[in-house]
Amino acid sequence: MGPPTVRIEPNETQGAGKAETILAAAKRMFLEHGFGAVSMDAIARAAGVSKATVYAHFAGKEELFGAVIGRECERYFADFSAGELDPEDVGASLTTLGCRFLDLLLSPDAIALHRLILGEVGRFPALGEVFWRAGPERNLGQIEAFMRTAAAAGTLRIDNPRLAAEQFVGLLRGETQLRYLLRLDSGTERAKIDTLTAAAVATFLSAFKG
Amino acid sequence: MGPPTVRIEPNETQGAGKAETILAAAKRMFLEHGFGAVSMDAIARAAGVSKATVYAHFAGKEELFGAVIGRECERYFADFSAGELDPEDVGASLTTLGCRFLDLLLSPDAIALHRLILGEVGRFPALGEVFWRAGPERNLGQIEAFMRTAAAAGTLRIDNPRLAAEQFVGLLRGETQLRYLLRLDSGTERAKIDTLTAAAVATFLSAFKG
DNA sequence: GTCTATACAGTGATAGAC
DNA sequence: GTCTATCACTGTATAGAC
Repeated sequence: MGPPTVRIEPNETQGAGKAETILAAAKRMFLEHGFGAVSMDAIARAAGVSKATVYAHFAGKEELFGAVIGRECERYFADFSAGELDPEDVGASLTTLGCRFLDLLLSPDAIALHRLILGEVGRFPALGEVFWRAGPERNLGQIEAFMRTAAAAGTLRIDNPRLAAEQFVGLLRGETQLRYLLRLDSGTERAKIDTLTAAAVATFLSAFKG
Repeated sequence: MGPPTVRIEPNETQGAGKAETILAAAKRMFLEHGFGAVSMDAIARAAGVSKATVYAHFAGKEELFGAVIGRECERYFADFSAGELDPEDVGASLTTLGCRFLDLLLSPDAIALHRLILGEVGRFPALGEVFWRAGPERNLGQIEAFMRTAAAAGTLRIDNPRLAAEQFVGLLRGETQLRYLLRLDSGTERAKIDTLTAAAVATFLSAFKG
């Protein structure tokens, strides 16, 4: 009576549920303490399962780590939709893009993820490529696409849309992200994000307005 | 016959020499593999001394780590002298500042140091403050000072010198440093640095030229 | 698949001879 | 101060019962 090609596991709490629980616990631990400082024992305890169960689902600590990171990277820019941008109103569009970018970039999860990846990319070189493509590259592509349409519409004087996108991102970031990564600052209040974005947009428009 | 207040140790090869050797070995190991992945045993072996000797000079792994980082941070911007900048020729001055900044920022040592600090600042919060003051803050202050003099000379239209300095640094950095940190790019050839700097200077001047 | 119990390697740190 | 040898401890991984 069920669908012929797809089988629904009757007890998802026991099968995939455990793996899910382990992944969630591992994510929390890794993001909070880093790779080296977290033991498989601690992950098992945090997930409420035995150590042997963890090893039943993941071949080892490194594989578990990779699974967590890959997952987070995918989630990273999932909610970005470039629909509501207007090439005619570049100020509003850049402000929208900027606020969204900074809101994500400075979020506690993103900061923790950056710390984790940058700290471990020396030991796991593949991490860099995975993260770049899932996060920064995708974001840069969306901003570049807007630069291109604005240049075509004549509302911005841009020769190199890719470079312009990178410079806009640079203006937005400044040293702010570094201060967050170094734990010298925190918080994503709307007023702060708006101020940072406004300054970047003003300078960018002053340089590229047609 | 010697100076009355200062005593020179006769055998600096035995006393401070060993500590120096240990610090050098620890620096190399930490920068290459990170804090968690390096054991005191490995450091002792790399320095050519016994583990007990390491503990005779440094109370523990964390103290040794702190000593290495503090040392590198100090070395970081030691050679920066803001003497040869000319407020009348802002293009040349910004180019000089930009090249020097990128040359340091993208150097293998600086990249490795960034990875190390960002990866461990979660576990050693004091690291963030120490690094910020020794490196980025000092650099930012020098650039800000130039912005102020150029604004006073009327060669740049700048309201907020600090913000302008931070935006200039942001334009220089773009996503380049991130790609280096993620191991997607490397190398500090003069041509590359010059191109990156020229793009940043052009956009900055386009926005702030008086 | 899941658990308890355990083997094993490697870690940070120390004691005692020289 | 420096070394050799060793300590206690933790984390990885597996065996065997259920």
